Amino acid sequence: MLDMGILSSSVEFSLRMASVAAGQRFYEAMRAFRLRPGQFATLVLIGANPGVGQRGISETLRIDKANFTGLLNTLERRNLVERRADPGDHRRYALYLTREGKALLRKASRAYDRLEAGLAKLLPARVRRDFVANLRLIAE
Amino acid sequence: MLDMGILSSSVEFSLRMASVAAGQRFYEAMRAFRLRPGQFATLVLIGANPGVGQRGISETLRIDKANFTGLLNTLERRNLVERRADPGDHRRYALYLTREGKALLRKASRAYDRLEAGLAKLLPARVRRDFVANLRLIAE
DNA sequence: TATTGTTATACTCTATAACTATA
DNA sequence: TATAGTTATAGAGTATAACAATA
Repeated sequence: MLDMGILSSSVEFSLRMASVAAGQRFYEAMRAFRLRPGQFATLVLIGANPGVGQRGISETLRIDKANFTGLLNTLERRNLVERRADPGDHRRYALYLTREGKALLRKASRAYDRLEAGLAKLLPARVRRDFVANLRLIAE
Repeated sequence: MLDMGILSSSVEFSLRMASVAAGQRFYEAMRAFRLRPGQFATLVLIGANPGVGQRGISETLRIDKANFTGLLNTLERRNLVERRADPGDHRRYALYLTREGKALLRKASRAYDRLEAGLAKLLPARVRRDFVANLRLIAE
């Protein structure tokens, strides 16, 4: 094993490594649904906020709006998401899950819950709740 | 604010968002040194383990060895790192920091310490130590 | 003027396979 | 046969700027 030097007690480095490890678990859990992290999060947010605009989601997920266009195109081509013209503001699209989108989200969410359970098992029981709260403090 | 649904209590999602936020702080702190996360971590590891091989570092950082070649080339072109032929094993390079590499690492490490202090300030004092330990449990 | 969303582009990161040379 | 490192390539993520349409 190498001497990790300054990295061994680093929040920034440990966050990055933990995020990579969790990301690998994500890809395994979601491979069956062909959903990447940003795509899954988008489905969750549209499902919980029907009619939301692209800006609302892209800012929440910190995805640049220019890059979010392509992400949504992919989901729309798969008939998971629908852009509807917003009658009250013609610059805006109101986003909705299609029936297939809802069905896929239901199944993917169950897989996601199992993924989360697997991650939680790595942590001492007494810190599980606070751990997420602390992560959110860093995420602003 | 949007309803985050299942994501609001998710370890995987919160890790990713926190890692993105910490990464942005990293880029600000390290812009002056033109070091990206993998490059800085590589300098730290070579500095703490002179003579280490590429495999040792790339596995520790979970960077594919194929991608690590280019990362090292960049550091070598900047005269920060030196590949020396290993007399005991001719397949292998032994890696060392150059004098410039050591000097840059010293300065960058101070900036990194400030970055870490800024992140630590976001966390309640009583959890700071355990927080990194918990991250390391997830990183395997 | 400001906002929503699109297009284009470039750069980085990651994943994979095939390769050389040495052990 | 296995290991250390290289080359080539493609996919995905991210950052920036310019743009059209609408408010």
